[in-house]
Amino acid sequence: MTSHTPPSDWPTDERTARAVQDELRTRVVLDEPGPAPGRGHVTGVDVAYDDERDIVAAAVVVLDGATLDVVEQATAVGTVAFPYVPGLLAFREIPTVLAALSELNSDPGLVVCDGYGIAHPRRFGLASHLGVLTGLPTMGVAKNPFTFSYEPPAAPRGSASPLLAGAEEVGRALRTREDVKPVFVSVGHRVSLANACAQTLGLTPRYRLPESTRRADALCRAALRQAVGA
DNA sequence: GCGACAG
DNA sequence: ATCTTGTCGC
Repeated sequence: MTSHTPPSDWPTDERTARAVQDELRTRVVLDEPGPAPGRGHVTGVDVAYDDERDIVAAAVVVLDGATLDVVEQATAVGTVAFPYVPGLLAFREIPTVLAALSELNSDPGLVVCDGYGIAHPRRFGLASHLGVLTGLPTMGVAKNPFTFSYEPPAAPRGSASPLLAGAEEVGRALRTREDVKPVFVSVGHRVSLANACAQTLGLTPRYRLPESTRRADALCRAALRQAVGA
């Protein structure tokens, strides 16, 4: 695992963070289908916090897209760079995620984030932000509808319904397990919504959440425990 | 102005 | 996100 400190020019106030979003949001690429499901690599990303000590641990886990076996993984710990502000989550998580990604020797392939892509108040959530900064295809799979609305998808696995911001479809509520609460999929960067949903189904042969995020979640928690001592 | 709000 | 025991189910 590696340690790092946020870049000296990283935003520390909301005003600056919003200005950075406005500059980067124009670089999101939405006209590429992205990597096909079941092939290449898929990389899960997640972070865990210790608010007491202001510590954040990030984990990236590269999976074989066909077998879902772990190909490589890395972690990084650092100091929290930004407070939690809905709409500005990326500023809190990305520095440590980038540090972990830089430790990888493998091609990350498609990056799957725990949160949103363009389904965001300003259409520039965590996944899109990470995609623009790295150039990698990214998507988001969130556990909650955030500020958006949706009609419950039909009961069978694979059923979906639009995730709406007014009349605009910003993502999709996708049922990954029969009769279980759907996950909320959105495009991050260089991936289509249809492909993002197909990828999500390929990553959920057994549980509601993608294997990539389950793996990353377990790893960042372990890294945090080790960093703090427990 | 007030409340809601990914992780 | 995080604080947390037992418990129902595959």
